[in-house]
Amino acid sequence: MGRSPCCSKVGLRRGPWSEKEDALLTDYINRNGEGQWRSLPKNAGLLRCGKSCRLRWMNYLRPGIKRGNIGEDEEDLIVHLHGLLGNRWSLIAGRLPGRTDNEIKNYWNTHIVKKLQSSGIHLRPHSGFPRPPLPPPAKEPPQVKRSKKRQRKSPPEKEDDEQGPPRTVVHRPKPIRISAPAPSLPRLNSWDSYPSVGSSDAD
DNA sequence: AACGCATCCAACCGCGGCTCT
DNA sequence: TAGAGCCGCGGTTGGATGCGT
Repeated sequence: MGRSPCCSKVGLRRGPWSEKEDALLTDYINRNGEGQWRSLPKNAGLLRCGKSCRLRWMNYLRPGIKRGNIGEDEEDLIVHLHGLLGNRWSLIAGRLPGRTDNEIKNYWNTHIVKKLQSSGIHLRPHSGFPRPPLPPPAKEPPQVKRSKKRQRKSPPEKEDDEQGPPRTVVHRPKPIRISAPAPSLPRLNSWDSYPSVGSSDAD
């Protein structure tokens, strides 16, 4: 079936996005809207594949994106939803306004898995979760307010002139973790969603 | 102060599903 | 109905940063 060979095309940039590329992509989408990812890079003047553009937009440039600072309430919600949906990160993300599937997936793999395991909760393989008929997603409309793009310590902006090696240096800022939970998210006993081996009332 | 290890996250890759012709 | 193409998703990887020795 239709595999998109776009990312394997030679001549396309890969690796970290520069400020200029972000600006091009944002400007283009603001003017023309999302979609047509395959033709978007060409129309926007980007030497990227459509997939890369889409990923960048969805995970970073899209208005309303929240970065880092996943609070306990959000974490509980993720755990709860994961218990219901399994590794349906996009569905989980759809119920967490401002969060992306990639971020949730990363957070799950780095933080929550450890926490669950240390609590004596054995995670089954993702496929082990039953897949219930998917409830209609909350359909968070993309907020219009522009989220400040993550500031890089040393933005790789000077690569405008395509001199770049395939994998350039990624400068990323330290994520700022705040403990203030999202105000509107109810506290859940999400850990109970998991079939516990010992005690499901971990915290 | 330097080195090595562990952690974390941005981005890539490949596949499946949906839509159009 | 079948084939082709695109989009979206989930898993994995690469590499920077932080921390401990």
